[in-house]
Amino acid sequence: MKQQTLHEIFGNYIKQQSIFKNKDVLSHSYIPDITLHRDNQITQLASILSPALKGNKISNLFIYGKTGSGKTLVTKYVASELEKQSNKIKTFYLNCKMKRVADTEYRLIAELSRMLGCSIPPTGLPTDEIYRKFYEAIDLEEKNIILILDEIDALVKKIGDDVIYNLTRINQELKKAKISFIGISNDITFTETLDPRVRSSLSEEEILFPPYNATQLKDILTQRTKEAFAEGTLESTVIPKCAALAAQEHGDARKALDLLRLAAEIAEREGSTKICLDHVDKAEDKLDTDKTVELVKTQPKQSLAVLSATINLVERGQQNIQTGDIFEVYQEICKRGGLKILTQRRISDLISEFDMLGIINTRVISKGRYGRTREIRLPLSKPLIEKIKKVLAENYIL
DNA sequence: GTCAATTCACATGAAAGAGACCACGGTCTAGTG
DNA sequence: CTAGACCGTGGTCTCTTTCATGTGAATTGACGA
Repeated sequence: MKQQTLHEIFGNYIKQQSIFKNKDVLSHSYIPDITLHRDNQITQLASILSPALKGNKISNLFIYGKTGSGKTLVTKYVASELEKQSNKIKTFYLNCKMKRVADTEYRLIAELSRMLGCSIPPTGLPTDEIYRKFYEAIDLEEKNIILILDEIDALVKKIGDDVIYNLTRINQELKKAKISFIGISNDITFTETLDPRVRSSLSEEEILFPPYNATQLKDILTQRTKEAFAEGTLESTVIPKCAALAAQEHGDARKALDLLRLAAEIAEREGSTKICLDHVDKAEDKLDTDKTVELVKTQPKQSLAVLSATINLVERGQQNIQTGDIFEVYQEICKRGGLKILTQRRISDLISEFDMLGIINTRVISKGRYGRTREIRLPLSKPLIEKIKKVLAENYIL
């Protein structure tokens, strides 16, 4: 019986004509031939990088703009075109936000060295040894190396700006090669937090990527849908809707593409041959939920206990939840679950981590005579909370 | 009524410890010719 | 003689604790009008 239905599902799937013509076009990593509405930035970037073609060192460059504004796309594109022009130019791209790649100074340098082709053990060597190997690897040939550090703000937040300072000074030690940096950040205020020395050497040039507006997003989506979908699968209102939703969120092209892809997937799963508004709504819902649930799943037990305490308090209907309240409930949860109880200091950090992840909202408030604390709110919808509770239950914390 | 001092309940920072992981070099051991 | 197992040393990484310092407005209490 069960096998019968499975058979049907697979059978139907094969029979069904796919909505997608080429799904990859909608993925983040896809680089289209023509990047729309970024001519200005491409020209700027190209003119800053072009001295490399004559073997000169280019200025270090700092690029900023919100997520999904095309920074990475444009930079990668221009870099690869540049590389094609001259074999003396090598560009490397590193996303600093990737876990286990740039968590520490050691790992960052080790990863960079690996890109340059030397093999570095994941741990066990002194850091200055790694630096030495890194220098050697760079200076092997007479090359102009351009290092693109994406999400550089995450890097600095984790390990401080010393590394950047060290990196920008490498050139003085190099005999043959030259190295330049392109830092990409979506935090516009980021450079202000840097050490002035680092700031001046890192951002000799700057390029700003403004967010896309709804019309521009529409163009981008239209461009991609031509390749991604078979003709006539889109209802005419779908693209404007996706564009509008993404434009609300600081013009995030990535989100627009995600929405469209997910809407199409949902439509396909429902057996529909057309993508309509309803699918977009569902996609938006799912996009938010999935992101949060996945995030929660990756959290360690202690953090889950803290989250559980928060949900517990919210469901009891308590107003103005404070760090102290959470700590009390958390202790109970630990006792029941046989978990080690961490100090309030640590819990305070865990709470602010959740805040950064956007799972909870916190605000530091001073209540005068009655102290200073964080006021914590849970901005999640009921169904989402239920899903999170399921995750907690799976981890035996509830 | 005004104004400075006090006070609370944490926030935030810095340093340091514990326990995990890993590389490396030296030593030991068993197997081979 | 040699390959592989094993061990000690020295390094990093992550999570955590401990200790110290900071913070901002409600409250308090002294003071003067």
